[in-house]
Amino acid sequence: MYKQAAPGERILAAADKLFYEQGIRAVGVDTIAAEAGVSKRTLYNYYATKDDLIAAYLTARFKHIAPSDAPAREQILAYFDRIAAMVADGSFRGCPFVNAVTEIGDRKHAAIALAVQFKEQRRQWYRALLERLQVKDPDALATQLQLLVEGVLATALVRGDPGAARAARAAAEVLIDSAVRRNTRRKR
Amino acid sequence: MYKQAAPGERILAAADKLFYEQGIRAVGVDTIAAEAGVSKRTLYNYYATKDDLIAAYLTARFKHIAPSDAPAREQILAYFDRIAAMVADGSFRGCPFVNAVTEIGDRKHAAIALAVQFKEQRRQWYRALLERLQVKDPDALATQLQLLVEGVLATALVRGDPGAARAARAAAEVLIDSAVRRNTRRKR
DNA sequence: CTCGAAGTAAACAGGTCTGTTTACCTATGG
DNA sequence: CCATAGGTAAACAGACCTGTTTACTTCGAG
Repeated sequence: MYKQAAPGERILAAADKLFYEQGIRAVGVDTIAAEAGVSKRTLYNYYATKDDLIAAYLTARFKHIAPSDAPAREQILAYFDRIAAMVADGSFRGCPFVNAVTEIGDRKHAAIALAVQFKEQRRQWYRALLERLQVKDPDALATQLQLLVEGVLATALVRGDPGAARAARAAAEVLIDSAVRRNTRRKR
Repeated sequence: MYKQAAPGERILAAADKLFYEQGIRAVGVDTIAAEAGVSKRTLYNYYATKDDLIAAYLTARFKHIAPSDAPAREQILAYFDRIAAMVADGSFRGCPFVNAVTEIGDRKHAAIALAVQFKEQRRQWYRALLERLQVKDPDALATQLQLLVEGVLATALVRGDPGAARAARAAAEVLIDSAVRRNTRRKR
């Protein structure tokens, strides 16, 4: 009863690879079907339209960060290191969600809502960790940390250089420490 | 001798509008020619290929920031306000250079080099101002401020909300002040 | 053994894309 | 006055896009 991965999964894997590497608009469904080793008819059996496939691609990319008991500050800074590693290995092509928003004109496309949700979900991850650190305004700082991450992703896409991630990590340290100190030292 | 703007300029203006609003891949040359009120033949007389037109579009967007004698800190923070205003007026669609890199697969396309140059030029603008502020490491801080800006542009593209620009401005203040203090107070 | 589900390959329909070509139309300077 | 530069409109070539259809194959369950 050996069987390679189900067609649906192979199609999704092929779409993920090609959409991410080359862009959503740059890749046609024929190419995806060929990459998946599947006929176009089968592809359309699993995904009624290309838009459905795009939505499935982003939904599959919508991962939560594994919760951890490590110190909050460490977790946040380690996230910058993870991004640095992603950039360093060469196949980095920016944030798939941001790229999708760039490539898709229609604001009503399901992909846009997914992108907004994804970014908010990440922001809440920072916020929860920052609350444990007792910083002054966890919500505002969460937004700021995410701006740094977003900046790294865009900059790395353009420059292809992981140095930005290190700079962002340093900036994050300053922002966090500043918010911690401001809260513990004085009360104003 | 009245004459509306020269065809070349009208074509470029139409390309700028359509490329920025809808994306480079989403807009065809027919649409641009129609928007410019020009025949396709004329368009191809001025720009031999669509890629040439894309390069011209980005070259025209490659503006320097007007130099000013205002205090350096103020100039930097005011830049965040300018971005907030751009986002607020609704027609904001992200950074044209980053968008071009996202949409163009080929790393050898002239647009990629333009994008890299543009980002570096902006970074140098920060660096020059930060040198006047005598901060500890102007180059590193310039990178960090630019990460914040880049983050705002990406976030505003996804969320369509200018709140990110305010958060970035606040973060920039913390980073700058921290770097100034660290330099003037102690020497370590 | 046979039926049906699920797959393949390949052609097709109808659009759109970039870029070229054809034939015609002005306007202006010498 | 008229040649010519520079414009228009429209068709065309050839490629590629999404999505459909047709005809054929494979395979496992009852």
